[in-house]
Amino acid sequence: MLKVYNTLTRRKEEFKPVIPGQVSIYVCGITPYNDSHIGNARPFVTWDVIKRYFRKLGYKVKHVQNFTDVDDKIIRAANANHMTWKEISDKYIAGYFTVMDKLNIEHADVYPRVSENMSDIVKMIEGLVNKGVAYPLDGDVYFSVEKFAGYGKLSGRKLDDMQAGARVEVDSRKHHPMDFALWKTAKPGEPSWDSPWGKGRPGWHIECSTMSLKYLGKTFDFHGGGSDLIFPHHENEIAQSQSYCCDDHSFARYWLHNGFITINQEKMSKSLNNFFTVKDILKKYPAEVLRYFLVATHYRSPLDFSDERLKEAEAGLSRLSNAKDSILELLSTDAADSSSAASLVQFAEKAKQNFYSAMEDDFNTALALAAMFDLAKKINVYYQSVTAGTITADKENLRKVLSIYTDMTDILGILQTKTDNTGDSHLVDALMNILISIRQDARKNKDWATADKLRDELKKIGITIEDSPTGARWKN
RNA sequence: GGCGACAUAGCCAAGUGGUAAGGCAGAGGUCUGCAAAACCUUUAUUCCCCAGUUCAAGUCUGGGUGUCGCCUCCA
Repeated sequence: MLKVYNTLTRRKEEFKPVIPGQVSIYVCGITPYNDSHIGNARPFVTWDVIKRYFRKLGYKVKHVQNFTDVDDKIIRAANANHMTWKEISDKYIAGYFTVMDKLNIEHADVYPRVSENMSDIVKMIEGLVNKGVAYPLDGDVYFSVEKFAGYGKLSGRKLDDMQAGARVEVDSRKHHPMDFALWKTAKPGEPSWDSPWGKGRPGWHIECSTMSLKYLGKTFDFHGGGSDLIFPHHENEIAQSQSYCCDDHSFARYWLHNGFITINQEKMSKSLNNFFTVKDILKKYPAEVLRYFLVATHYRSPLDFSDERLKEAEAGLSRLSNAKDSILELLSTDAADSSSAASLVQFAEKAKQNFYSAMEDDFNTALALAAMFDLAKKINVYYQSVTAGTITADKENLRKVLSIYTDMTDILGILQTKTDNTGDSHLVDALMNILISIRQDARKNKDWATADKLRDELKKIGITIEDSPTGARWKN
């Protein structure tokens, strides 16, 4: 039974899809005005794992993720750089895909943009005005929070409590201080679109309501994003969407929110200027290490980022990678089948069960990884026995183990391919084989100077040689 | 001020009321020409503190302390 933690109920609940066999997901995407930082990457890696897992379970997944490409911050960035809002958003959307592709994040089915859904947004605002839950005001349109009885149900607040603590300057024209803008009238020099209230642009929250309803329908399974979106963004989305066309029980059924990435225990954010961009981190670490780092902690927990933690991630990932390489190495030998790996297959199946039941519990990737490490250990022991000559490699069963192993790594999206930043891997393999063979000859002749020189020089360009009783292998 | 989350070894981190997963780092050993990798052994009588419920609590309840987040743009 798959259980997910629903922010709306603050409990883990059994997942029941709206349509059997299908999963519909709306993830709040980015506002493209800046390079994505690692905090931005977290929800996307999280949802990528969730999607991969659902597909393994046999679900058909539909994933919609927006780009909020009309926004104050974009306009500001455009003015500062003498570019148009369109140039800014296109640039950073392209940048988003560049880094997220490196992180091995599969694409959503639809990436709707605010600028391309303007007429639907205007239509929805009109609908809200017609229903009397929103009101125009000098070219702006506001949503009236008092008209929505459930306001505050997602974030667990009451309107009265919020009033008491409000520090924001309140626009006294609004009917209620918490009323929020659906439409903002255009200021000179700003991009604007036609509407019944004059030229203007949408407020922050309406786009996600419009686009999720448009592409996923009135009721869909998951709505996700960072936990800072719970209030006001998702709270307001619920208010708008349920007022517009749905009843209390429709719109998104399960609200999932990931925890923050912190720096020195403090939230990483663009406004605090303590962020690391994905681009910069990828200059120092392979994308897979970053992905592993993100997946090694449960998605709802806060996650502190540091160089030290990335180094740990690198070491952990390489342990998993070594185990896989060991199987591949054994599979490439001429050893005869011997059924020596039969019990290893059994253990692998058990590990897979543990892995899946961990995922079943609110996508507990940290626990799922433990199952992988357990299996990696057994694989290493087996490999040890083969290289020691105690047993011969059992290729048929090893193929089964490999397939189970990669089934798990595929869900996490790690160890996808043998790291290959070098371009022509066949050529590199061939060259490495020659170098290793020269070195093996040198070792046979006890010519340690030559053997060590080869190893040291290769180390300098990032290639590690590992000797074993059966030969040597290399990795970069 | 209001609301919420969290507190588990040197570090990171799981944990469904039944006797503390896993990773990193450390120590000792096996292997090795030396390394690296790998393997084995080892590292929390105890889960922030104090009460309570229970045959049984890291897990539940109450109180306290500390940290973080949201209430303002934010993944």
